[in-house]
Amino acid sequence: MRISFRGDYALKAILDLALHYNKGLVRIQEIAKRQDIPLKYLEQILLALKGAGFVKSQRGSKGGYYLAKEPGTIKLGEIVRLMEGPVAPITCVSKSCYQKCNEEKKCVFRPVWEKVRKMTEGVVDEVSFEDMCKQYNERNKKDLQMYYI
Amino acid sequence: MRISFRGDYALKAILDLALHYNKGLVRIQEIAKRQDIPLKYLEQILLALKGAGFVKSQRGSKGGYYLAKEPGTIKLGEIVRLMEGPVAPITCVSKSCYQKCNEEKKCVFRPVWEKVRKMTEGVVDEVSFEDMCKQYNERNKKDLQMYYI
DNA sequence: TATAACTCTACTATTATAATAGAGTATATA
DNA sequence: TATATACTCTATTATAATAGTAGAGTTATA
Repeated sequence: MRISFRGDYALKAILDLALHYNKGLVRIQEIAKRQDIPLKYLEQILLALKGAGFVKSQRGSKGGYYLAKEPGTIKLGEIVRLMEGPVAPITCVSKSCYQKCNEEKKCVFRPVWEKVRKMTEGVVDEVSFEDMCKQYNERNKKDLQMYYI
Repeated sequence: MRISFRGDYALKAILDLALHYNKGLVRIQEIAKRQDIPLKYLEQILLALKGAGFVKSQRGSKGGYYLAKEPGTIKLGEIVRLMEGPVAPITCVSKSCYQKCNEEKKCVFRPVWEKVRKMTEGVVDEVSFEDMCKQYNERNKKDLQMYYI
């Protein structure tokens, strides 16, 4: 698994929307500014996220984006798979994007990649955006405390 | 971590040489044929592996390649890093290829990538080519048994 | 000295990434 | 109803990585 800008931006955008969950619409501009993402690139990313059902939008004046599901129900792995492709290090051990290899039974590396895939999945499919929001809020709380001491 | 053809070929080439460890020189052609790798591409890969000290070679007639170290001392991770770059899913948590991110302290995803990196390292830096050879021989033994029953 | 085999550099085709650009569409509100 | 605002959609581009291919050069052995 490798996280490129595309995936990184998508995760940040979802996080931003998760932090505003049930607090109304968020404009692309705001997300772009807060998360430091090129506006026009973010547009495309949000359209992809919308197509996959993670976010919804309202057009026109006073429009914007909002999260389509509860933050607790969206796992990092889902966004990673959508934006970056399979979590597996090589397609011969991928569940979502499996490609057969003729030497599958003989290949001694396969069990190693399988292990890596399972461990990676164990991480990214467990962590939700609710967890990320909690983390975020906890850090901000700490920052605030430090600031007021 | 993502394994491309380059890395996959390199791992197979090292395995091939590990299986011939202390059994003389192996010609590029042989490796290419046995492991099904394009000859001229394999040449370049072997030169890279040679440059990094994993293999040695002898030129001229009767020449060939051989493993420079004991198979038990070469871990998969070393080859992966040489051919594919950092094992980390994103450079901000990479040890070998660290790139600073301005939002490092704030970033809530960082601990997740850190976890993935550590787990991946835990796998690829533990497994050696001696392990792979044992695996290989065990499978071949089984195949032979099945064949003779 | 001929041959076999490694060495080195250059070139190419294809694809992915990371954008940028601009015209089009929908909606709230004055 | 007009207008401003904000999402939508398609096209284009620059750069880099990947996966090779090609061929001339060098070295060791018989």
